[in-house]
Amino acid sequence: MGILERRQRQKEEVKNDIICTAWQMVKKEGWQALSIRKIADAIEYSVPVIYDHFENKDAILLEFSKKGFMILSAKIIEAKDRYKEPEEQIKAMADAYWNFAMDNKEHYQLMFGIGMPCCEISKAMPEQEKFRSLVLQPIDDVIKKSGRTDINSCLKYHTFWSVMHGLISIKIIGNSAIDEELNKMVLDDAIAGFIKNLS
Amino acid sequence: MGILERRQRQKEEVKNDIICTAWQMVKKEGWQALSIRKIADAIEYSVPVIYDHFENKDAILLEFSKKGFMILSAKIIEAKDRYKEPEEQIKAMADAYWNFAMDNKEHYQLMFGIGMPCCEISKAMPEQEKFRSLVLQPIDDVIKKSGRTDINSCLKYHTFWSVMHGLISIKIIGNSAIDEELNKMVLDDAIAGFIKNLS
DNA sequence: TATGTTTCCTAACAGTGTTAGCAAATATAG
DNA sequence: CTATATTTGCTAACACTGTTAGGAAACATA
Repeated sequence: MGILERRQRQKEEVKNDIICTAWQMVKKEGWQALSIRKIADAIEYSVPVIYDHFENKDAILLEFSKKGFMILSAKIIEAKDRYKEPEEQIKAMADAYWNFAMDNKEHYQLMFGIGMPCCEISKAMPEQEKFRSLVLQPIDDVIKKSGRTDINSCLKYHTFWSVMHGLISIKIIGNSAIDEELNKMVLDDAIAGFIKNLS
Repeated sequence: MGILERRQRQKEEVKNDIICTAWQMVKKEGWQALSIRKIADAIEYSVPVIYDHFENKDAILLEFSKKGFMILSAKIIEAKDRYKEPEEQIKAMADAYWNFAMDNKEHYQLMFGIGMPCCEISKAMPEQEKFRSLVLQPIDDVIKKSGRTDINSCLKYHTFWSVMHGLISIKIIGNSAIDEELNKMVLDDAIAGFIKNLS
């Protein structure tokens, strides 16, 4: 008798409804605006029904995080398969990663836990120009020293910052999922490579 | 008459008390656990008093964010001033940045809006090994191709990811404080440099 | 001593995640 | 077809959250 199966189907329909509604909210107002009650209102069920499908609110957000990684994986595979030479593959994968992040900002934020209510970086960073020039100057020096004119120091400043921030935030988020020692080695390697590429 | 000045002093003492208490909470339980009521309880004042000193909760967190940037600036200047050669300066600045982040995780999280309740990256990333090997393989290929044996592909995998994530998250957080075009150029530059350093 | 200010609290508003307990609808067994 | 058991989905509450209106008490000034 297919009664149980129909019930199962209906139940999953509700779950799907929850996910869709929640996703619309996240897309429209950001992950901070997601609320169980608002979801319940939208799907026209009472609040506790949500908890029949998800253990808690975080579980819903985790769902999106997971989906994000799946989409990203797919995009990267797709990009890689378009090329044969590994150099091209790396470049294509990087582009795919970038495009994924730009096209799926909400996913990306959930995946990597980015974006607090308070902090727009520009508001928090005092004397932005001073900070910038501080880091920029030695970069500029190395470039000048090498006599090269095709290297943009402004570009390199951002590269520097990105490498630093990327490694650190992945370490902080990942909560030592990755070897402690390795992280410092990655930094040293990245900075060494960075300096090398300046001349 | 120093009455007004004493009052001013006392008022700033309370403000200082708020900051100190709030900071202890952030350090002990993370920025998500900070609550106006808990601060009020701790400083033995009623809730609205907090709002005589800060416009809202975010303003308190912003305070820490700002302080974080000040500490970071100081550390970077200090590191830079220890060396004369720009290459050494860059290396020292990178180390200082890294150490700052490790020693001040709470500050760093506030500064760059990292760390949501839900997402520990390891829980969200499905089939971690598959994802890893996907990116690792072309990196390995380039290294093999070059015939070099002194390059650790595992290291390079993390470097790749860091560069990607760093650039993207700064762009997302910074909310286009930085030129739109520039970001893609930085990525291209960083990836080109990355590939170059593999052989 | 009376007036005006500042300080500070109570209490509320409007929301949040989460759960206990109960009523109604449904499916199964006699 | 009725009686029992199960699932389903609700109301209402608990314990929080940020934020603010309004009033009472403490204070300094005239």
